[in-house]
Formats: sequence, structure tokens, C-alpha cells
Amino acid sequence: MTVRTRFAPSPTGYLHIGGVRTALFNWLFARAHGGQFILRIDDTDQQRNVQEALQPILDGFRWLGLDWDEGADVGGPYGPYYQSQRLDRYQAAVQTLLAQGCAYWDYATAEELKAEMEAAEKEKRPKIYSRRWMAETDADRARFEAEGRTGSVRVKMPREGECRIVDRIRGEVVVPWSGEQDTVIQRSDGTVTYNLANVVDDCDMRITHVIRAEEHLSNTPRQIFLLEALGFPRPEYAHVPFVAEPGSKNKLSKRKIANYLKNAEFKKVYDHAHAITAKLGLETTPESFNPVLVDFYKTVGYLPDAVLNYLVLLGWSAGDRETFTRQDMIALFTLEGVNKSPASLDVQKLLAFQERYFQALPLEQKVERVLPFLLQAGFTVESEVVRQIVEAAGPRLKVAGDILDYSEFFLPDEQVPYDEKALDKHVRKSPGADWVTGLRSLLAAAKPFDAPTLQAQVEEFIAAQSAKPRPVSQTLRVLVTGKEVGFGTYETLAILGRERCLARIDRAITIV
RNA sequence: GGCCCUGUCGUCUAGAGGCCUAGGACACCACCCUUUCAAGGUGGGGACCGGGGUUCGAAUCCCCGCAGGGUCACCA
Repeated sequence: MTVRTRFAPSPTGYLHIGGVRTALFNWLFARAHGGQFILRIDDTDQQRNVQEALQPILDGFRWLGLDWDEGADVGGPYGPYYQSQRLDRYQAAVQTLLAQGCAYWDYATAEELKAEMEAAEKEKRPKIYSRRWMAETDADRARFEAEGRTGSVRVKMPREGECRIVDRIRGEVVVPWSGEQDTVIQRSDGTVTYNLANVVDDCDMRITHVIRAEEHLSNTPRQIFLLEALGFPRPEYAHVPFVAEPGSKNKLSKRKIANYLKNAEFKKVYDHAHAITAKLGLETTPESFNPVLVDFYKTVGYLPDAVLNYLVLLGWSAGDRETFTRQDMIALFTLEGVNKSPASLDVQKLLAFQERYFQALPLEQKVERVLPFLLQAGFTVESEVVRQIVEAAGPRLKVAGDILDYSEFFLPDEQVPYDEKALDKHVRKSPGADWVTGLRSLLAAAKPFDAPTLQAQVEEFIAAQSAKPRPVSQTLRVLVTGKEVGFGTYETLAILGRERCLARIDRAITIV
């Protein structure tokens, strides 16, 4: 039998990193077994702009390179893959369940139900519906409806015995049926709920392995009851731990971003990325631009492979090894290697992976990654120059967007901002001030105008002045870049070229 | 509260009774390198939730606690 796994996002407008991790495990398992990975859309809660809210999710998957064999956009033999288009299938299932006595029409009002649940809470009993407003016959239905009540359909769960789940990650889990609520499967407006739709879809789409987050473990007995009542085959289950908050065991939530930002390490990574969006002129709010969402990483120039590599290790491991290509992951992935306990999102470690991956990229590819950011920031650039700059920047570029830290190379000479403090320290005051003219003529005469020559000549200058190398180099740097940090001074000079260096020094002199 | 799940450095984890004086990675600290900033190199601190068993021997097996989490929706 071919392995078939699925991931079923709701069109919410964003791709949650925890969801991606679960999707990744599904994808890996399918790929590892030569099976199919299906992307189904859970849009029973019919919102208006499904397509619009879905797009960012599909884009995220494509960016990460998690391809799907069937589902949204691509179709397939077991469709439709949108729940909103499968209503008739669900209705049929509800009818079957009703006919078999595994479900019943219920006429309890919201208030009545609430009262029951509160009483149960008070008496410390399991919250189980009494079935007091259950309609067993058509006559009952008519009577309730005459009272002006509207009916919903509930599952009639067993009240005795137990449900045994064999979970590939957790082992055998035994749950007494008596604690399972008669959940609503069809709302009073006729639409169906998640548990029912899920079971029907998984069966129709021939899903063999249900790999999902552990918060669904408690839904599983209910789903098993439904699926057996419907005569469907039982898939294998694997409940993976959820992704937890930074430094806690609570489930990661997009909405708690303000809280996470209080964590210094988390904030550091957020600020780093935020600085890039600021330079791009992008409007962001913590709500939309958020390390909990995949788009965050895409926007500032992380590499999908780095994100994936970090993510796969969040709850899964293969010994001490940490670096995996996609092929490695596929070859090595097993459900048994998935951990049972929740893992917290550590964005700093994700950045560490990104740094490694980005550094390992050949120069040409770094340039390719960096170019869009320069263009987006409005610079007109020559790729040969960019190549030199990226090379000189070396490990200073952690994400592609970091190139914008070095905008002084791309700005016209007359627009380079000078950092006042740097100017004070290295150019206005002695000894820096005493060297400006000398350094200028040195640059005017140097031949050839390349890093080794410049270095040699400046060193001669340093010796002649009986100066220390450090301050001289800093004075030069500030003169041509306006900043006291950057990459090698001589490389910087060489990249800018004689003309631009001289123009900048002349301008610095007028500013001073 | 009922039911279920989980518990190794701050974080991700290795660990399937002796290879454990508990290993690796990120982070942190120190030093080295260095024209700034990065990067790099070397070193350091840092954990088996607790208590009982079983065993010659337990992080690993069993029991009892404790702690954390999930779930109990006409959300998915």
C-alpha cells in the first residue's frame, strides 16, 4: 500500500511555523516511503476570501520547497480538496450515522447545555451531555421543533468500555469511552464540524498515516468511533508534540508575540529582521511580521534550507548529527525518531543555522540572493560591484537582507551619511584631523589602486607619522564610509575606487 | 475538575541496564587572533523532577508522588 499523508491548513492568511513543522514531518514521511503528500484545505468555516487567505500559505510551502502531489491548485484523483466543496459527502455521512443510530438529533439550547456543563464542573464530574433533549423518534423531533427549537446532530458515543489507539510516536494510548462527549457533527445551520469532515476526507483521500500535532490526540477516540461507524479503515496515527513558546512549554501562538518580545534573545532576532524591513521601507506590525510566521524569514532573506534544517530538528533527531540536506532528511526520517515532549522555538538557533547555510553558499549564489534586496531598497547596482562587496562582507552577511547594512557602497557620494560621533572621534580631533590631507594625497597617488598596494602605502604613512595603525585605519574608514564599523579598510577603499574615495574625503572635509 | 500526554544543561537534544566522571549543538563567559565590526581558534561554567523499589550495577525497568502541558466548542 502506498503511503499517503496530508496537511490540512485553514486559510487564515498566514503560515504558522508550528504548522510547517508538522507539515514537514508529513512530507518527509511520504517522501521517505515513495508515497504522496496531500494539501487539503480546511475551509468549512466558509470565509469570504478563501483564495486570498490561502495564497500566503501556498507561497510559504513553495518557498520552503515542500511540494504536494494532490490538493490545492494541483487537484488530483480524490478531490475536491477544499472542504467547502465536499458538503454533500459530509451530509451523506451524517445520514448514515443517523440511520445506524450512531448519531442523534439534539435540541438542547446553548443555555441548557451551558447549565449542564457548569453543573458537571461544580460536581467535579466529566462534562458529558445528559442527552436530555435527544430526539429518538420523528415524533420527538416534531415535538421539539414545535417548541421552536432547532436541531443539531450529535454523535452517540459509547458510555462503556475503552478506546485503544496505537500511536507510532506515543505507543498505545487507552481512553475510557465514558469520558467522551457527544460532540456536534452537524450544526443547526446544516454545516458540519471538523471531526466529521476530517474523518470523511481522510477516508475519501485514502490517507494511510495521520501525522498531526498532539493537541489532536484527545480528538482521536471520537474520530475513531466515527470512522468505524462509517465502516472506514483506520489509518495509522502519529501525534507529534506541538511547538512550544520560547522558554516555556505552552503551545506557541501567533497572538502572544508581545510576550515573546520580552525575551531578550527572541527580541534580538526580531530586531535584526525588523531593521531590514525598515530599510526596505516595509510597513510591519508585530502581528503581521512575526517570527512565529514563515513569511518573516522569507521577507528578510533567510534560506529555506536553513529554516527546514532547523525545523526538522525541532522534535526529531538522528543521533548527534545536525546538518541535513533535504535528501538526508528524507533518507533518515522515521516516526520513531520523533520525540514525545514539546520543543520550544529558539529563533537564535534558527539564525545560527541560517548563518552556516549562508556562509556555505558559493559567492555567485550569495550575490543572487542579495540583489533583490538592493533593488527593492531602490538602489541601482552593477552585479560585478555587488560581487566584490558581498565577497568583502564575508560572514558579516547572515541573511540576504543584511546587505542593506552596507548601503554606503550603493549611495551616491554626496548622499553618504556621516556618523557624527565617528566624525568627532576620528576626523575632527587630533590626531585623525592631522592625517586627512596626507591620506588624501596618498590615495590620489596610489598605483595600482588595490587593497595590497593601499595597505602597504598606508603602512608606510603610519611609520612616517610614528602613528599607531588602528587610529589611521579608522580615520580612513570614517572618511570614506561615514561609519566606524565595516569590513576591511583597504578592501573598502579598493571597492570604492580612487575617484569616489577622493570625492568622499573632499565632502567630509567640508562637513567637518 | 475529568480524561490524556510529557518530564536529561537556559534552549534543541544524544542516551534502549554497565561504553556516563552523562556526549553534541545554540546561547553564555574567558582568553587568543585582529585596522573597526563580524567571523575564526582554544578553554570554561551548566542537566538526568523527587522518593521508594528491582538489580552486582539505573538517566535508562517498576511503583508512588510532584511539576508542566493538552483537551473537554454548533473553532479547526
